[in-house]
Amino acid sequence: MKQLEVQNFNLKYTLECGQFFRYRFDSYTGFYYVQSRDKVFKIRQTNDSILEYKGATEKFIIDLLGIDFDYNSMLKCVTKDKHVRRAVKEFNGLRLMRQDPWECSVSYICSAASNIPKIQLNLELLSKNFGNLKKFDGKEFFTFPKPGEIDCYDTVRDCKAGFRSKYLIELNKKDAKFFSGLKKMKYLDAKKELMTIPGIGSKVADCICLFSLDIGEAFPIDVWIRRIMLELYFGNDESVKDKEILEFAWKKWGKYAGYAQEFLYILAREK
DNA sequence: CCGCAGGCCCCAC
DNA sequence: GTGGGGCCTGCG
Repeated sequence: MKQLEVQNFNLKYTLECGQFFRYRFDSYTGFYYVQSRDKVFKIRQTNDSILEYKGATEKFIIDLLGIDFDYNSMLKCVTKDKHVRRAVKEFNGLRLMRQDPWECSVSYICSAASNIPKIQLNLELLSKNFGNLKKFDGKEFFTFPKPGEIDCYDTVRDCKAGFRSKYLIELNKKDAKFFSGLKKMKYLDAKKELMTIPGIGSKVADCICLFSLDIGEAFPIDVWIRRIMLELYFGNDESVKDKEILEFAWKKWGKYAGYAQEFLYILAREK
């Protein structure tokens, strides 16, 4: 077992806030089994500053969990707002992860009109059907398929993807180059490019930008965020358009809008 | 007067 | 959530 010292990091908030789906918690040992790409490792937080892990390199974990992100600069910006400050007080240590863009795109296409347990099921079934068996710590896991490998419509249907199946088949036609290319693009270019794919609209594109492309100004607006933004900043005026909310967020939080979004999101969800 | 871009609503998927 | 059809508006 290896150890890693951290500050301003909370494993539970980071894994369970809704940005990421491929983890299972073992309540007996307190370990989370985390999967990304073809990797699987286990990790737990023993106190505020210590992570114990096995199965991956320190570098991989630091990158995936966003541990090397300059958290204090972000906090300095977003806590100027009293509502975000309140959320930070309660959920300090929540980090944005750096997921694989392809895997993240599959996840968020599955997220349309769905819920977390269902998305987790979809991803597990896709891995089981198109990925490879991988044993770790005496348990069975399946690696995530690569672009091009989710290539059978009927099988995708069997993964309970429903009407999203045809979108996944279309997404699967993009190659690894496409996804690495996205990482080099500016926010609006990446978002526009993503939105050419069927099944990816404004919200899903922003999720992919924020959770896998290191684009901090992305601000995904779902019903929860819309509701709390209207309540906190627009006097509950239902006529306000999402575009207006977006511009407000960019003006207020700039490149940290995505972090502000995450904090407001958990605030909205806990009510 | 007509044709089309753009916004909005609605509902199947 | 997204896409696409229907419908209305504004402008050339």
